[in-house]
Amino acid sequence: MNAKLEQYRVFCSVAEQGSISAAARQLYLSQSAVSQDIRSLEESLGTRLFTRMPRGVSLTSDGQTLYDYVSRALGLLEAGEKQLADTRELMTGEISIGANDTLTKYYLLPFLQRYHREYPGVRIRICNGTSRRVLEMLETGQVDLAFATAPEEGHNFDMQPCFETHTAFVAAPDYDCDFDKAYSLEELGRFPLILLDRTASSRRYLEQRFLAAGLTLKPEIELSSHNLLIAIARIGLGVACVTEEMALSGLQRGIIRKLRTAEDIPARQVVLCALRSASLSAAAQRFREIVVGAEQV
Amino acid sequence: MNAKLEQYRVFCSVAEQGSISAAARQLYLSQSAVSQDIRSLEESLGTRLFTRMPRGVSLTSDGQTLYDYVSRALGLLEAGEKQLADTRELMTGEISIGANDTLTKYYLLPFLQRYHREYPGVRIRICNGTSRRVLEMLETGQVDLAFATAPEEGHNFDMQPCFETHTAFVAAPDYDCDFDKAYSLEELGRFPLILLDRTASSRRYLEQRFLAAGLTLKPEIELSSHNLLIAIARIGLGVACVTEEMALSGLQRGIIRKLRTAEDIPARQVVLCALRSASLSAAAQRFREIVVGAEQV
DNA sequence: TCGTAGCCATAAGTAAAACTGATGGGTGAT
DNA sequence: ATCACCCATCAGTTTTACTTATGGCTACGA
Repeated sequence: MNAKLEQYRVFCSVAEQGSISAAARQLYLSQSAVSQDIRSLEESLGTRLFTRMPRGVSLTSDGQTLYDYVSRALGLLEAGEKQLADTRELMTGEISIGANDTLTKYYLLPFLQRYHREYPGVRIRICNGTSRRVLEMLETGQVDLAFATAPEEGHNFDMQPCFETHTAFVAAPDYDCDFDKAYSLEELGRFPLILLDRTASSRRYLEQRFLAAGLTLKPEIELSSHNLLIAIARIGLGVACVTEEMALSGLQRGIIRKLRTAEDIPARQVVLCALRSASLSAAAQRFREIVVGAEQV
Repeated sequence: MNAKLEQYRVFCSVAEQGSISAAARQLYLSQSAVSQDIRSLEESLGTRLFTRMPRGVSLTSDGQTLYDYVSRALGLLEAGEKQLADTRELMTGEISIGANDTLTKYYLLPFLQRYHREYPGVRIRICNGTSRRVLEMLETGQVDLAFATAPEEGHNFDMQPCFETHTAFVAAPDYDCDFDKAYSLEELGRFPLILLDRTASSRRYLEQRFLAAGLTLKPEIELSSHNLLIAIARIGLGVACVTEEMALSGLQRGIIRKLRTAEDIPARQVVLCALRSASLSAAAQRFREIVVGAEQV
């Protein structure tokens, strides 16, 4: 019982060829080796598997029984190996990416499109959530990659800078303010502010900046979507604090306008995080290459 | 690609144990060996199968994919080995026996009954046919064992003598003949003879005997079943040539009576034939043992 | 009829693994 | 901090798988 698995491969070949010599040629082994393998297999199974004929060998009924099992088993193993190969060559597989809605829409979309066009066999799963939530998902293995604004405390993530985001204050072009004046943070704080809610990392970042300047932040309106910030600012309800890169289209079309700021608000890094580069799936690795490659051009 | 099959067994154990050390203990190998096996497997498949954790290892998604295949494959192999073991222990399997109707009824039946009682898991197939036909079936592998009257030309069968059959001439007790007289073949030939048809080996044997004595055989009635020989003789239609052993019950009950013969008609051997003893299935071997053992007592 | 060519089995020697034992690094638990 | 447990690595040895060579056998063709 419990034969050497390696011998099953030989067994199958012999059964299919109907000849020990032929199997040996197919396996690039000596006839002797195959003969010994079969004998050893027969001994360990305690039964004759082939009847030796002058013109080759043929399966006994025990051999036939065994072959029915073994050929299926080897088929399964081959299929498994093939699937791994396909996965490695991105013919199949899956990649799950965590990012917040805004990043997905304004930054990730073209990459997703391009990736899908190049590797249509790979299923893409997007998990939306705040930066914090997305990093949690990365830690628990729910996503392969996560886009987030760089966390201060150096998590043991593998981080790859992608691009910078700039904080900007915008208002409707006819809003009652001086677009030529450089406002201080304190002055900005006096406007009716339209902000993202407290779960958003950009909101928390802003509060940090204000706190550092000895100010507190009292928003007029709190929203959960970056889209809405602009929509509300546009109809003149106040000054919205947005991520400039993601408001570009609104700014260019002139539906909102940027206020100048006296203090420089440092840019924030958006990074692509992985748990560990080494254990990334081929699909995830390739995705990261595409994103990073695009940034470095 | 095409990893060493042996390593799959190790892989499975590690996957199930979630630990290289634990797998090593289970497989009675050193931790080092298992570690190397896994590494080698990973290399030959070109992918990471486990993520190494401080408290053991866990499958990567590739590893999980592979495991799904491998565990099923190993299960199949195990099932195959188990079936062979069962067959060897006669828990399952099949045996096919060739014999003519008469032999089956008068000789084989008790063996079949006993065999089936001892090994109810083994299916028994009986193929009826003349001795000649049955030996053909043996040659082409349609039956494992065949009962036949010993063929003159030494086929390359493996033959085991079972018992002797004696040719006897019988008639109804009130038939118009002298039961005390020893008839010569020639005299017997003048009776209206009731014989089996020409395909039966006992008929051919009888013709040989007559031919050897320079006589020809002209049967009054030809039948295809030994049963009918007696039935017809019993109602006084003539003298039937039967196999004595198979007419015993009729003789003992006195419904037919045996004529004495002047010449001795040599007994004929019934033999149990196999293609080759070596390649007999366990089920067939056991059956032969039972039959031969019973004869030798 | 007799080689002859093909098949398989066996033996002995060699090349190639598989495996061990020791060692070191790393991470949680006590 | 120390210990206990895990995995990786290295070097050395045992084990095995494999090869070459040989012999027996059977069927086939000259």
